[in-house]
Amino acid sequence: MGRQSGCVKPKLRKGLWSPEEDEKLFNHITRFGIGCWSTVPKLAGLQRCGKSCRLRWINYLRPDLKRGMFSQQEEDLIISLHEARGNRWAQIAAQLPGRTDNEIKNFWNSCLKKKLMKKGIDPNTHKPVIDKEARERENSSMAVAASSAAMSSTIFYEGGLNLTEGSREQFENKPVFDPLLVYEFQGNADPIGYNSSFSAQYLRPYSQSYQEVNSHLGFNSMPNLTSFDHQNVAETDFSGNSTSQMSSLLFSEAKESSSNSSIMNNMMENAAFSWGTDKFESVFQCQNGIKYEEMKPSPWPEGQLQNHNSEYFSSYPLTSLSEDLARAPMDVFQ
DNA sequence: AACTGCCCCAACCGCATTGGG
DNA sequence: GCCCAATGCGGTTGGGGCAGT
Repeated sequence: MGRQSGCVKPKLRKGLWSPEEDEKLFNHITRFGIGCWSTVPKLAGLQRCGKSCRLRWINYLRPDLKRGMFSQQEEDLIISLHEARGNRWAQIAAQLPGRTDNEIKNFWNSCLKKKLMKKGIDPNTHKPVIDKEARERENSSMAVAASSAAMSSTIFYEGGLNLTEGSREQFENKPVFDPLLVYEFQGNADPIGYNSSFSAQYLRPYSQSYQEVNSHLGFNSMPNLTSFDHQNVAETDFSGNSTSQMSSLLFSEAKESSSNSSIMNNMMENAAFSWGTDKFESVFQCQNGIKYEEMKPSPWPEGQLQNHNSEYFSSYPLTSLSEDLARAPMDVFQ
């Protein structure tokens, strides 16, 4: 077997995270930023492994996460990206701001696969199932032919005779079914036709994000993961910037900011989080009380993207690879 | 009400990759 | 080049919720 998981040490907690643990982790990250995950549990006073902390932050605590159901546009984008890239969930997630690879993976496995199958599309090949069935029919008829030919040959050989020309041809010339060859990887530069997928509005505005986090991470009870802003997402205007432009802009700025962790540190300085509705805002403020987005000119048209917090959180060195991949043209993956 | 089966999804596990010494 | 720890990623699991009986 491979290397032991980072979570095998005795006395480490596993399973669902308690509100107290979330609070500790969130406080720690907002105060000190993301450094070495392996040291986070100790410094934050958690009985968890660093790996578990990292996952919790990425998949749940990050303030830039977009919760709630997937919009139709997101669905379509996921399907198209999956067709082009397969189960590269991290790469797919890089094209969907605010969504995690885990979330997309779960959504794919629980919903999209079934939807595609209902439509008669093979979720693995993204081709109509009818083709597959036809191939299977052909394959089975080939198998019958092959076995009958084999039987014939046995009989012939037992009788000391050669195969007849016809039966030999049938036996030898039938294509051998190879599922690996049947699978055709169907990428192209813009396989989706989604070059007009996202607008900057796709990201939640600051105020909404703030309210949601406040109301859902109050930690009197565990946060509600399913009742976030589906409506907002569904009503999003997708007619704006192209996906690639959007991603490029987002992630180039992300990289900029991630290369300068002092930005995050500034933002987070003195931002201890009490999990009360009145204190959470401190996370998004500098020590002088000015919201971060007020300090940095926005590259976006006014009102389109107010939530710099999200960007800076997401830019926070989480997945540099994803960032690079997000900037790369689609055909890199083919 | 109690039981069962199914579905969803948060979290874990194992492996690959990366980077520092 | 090798070793090892940290990190990232994709597959899998298991528990909670819910519908059906």
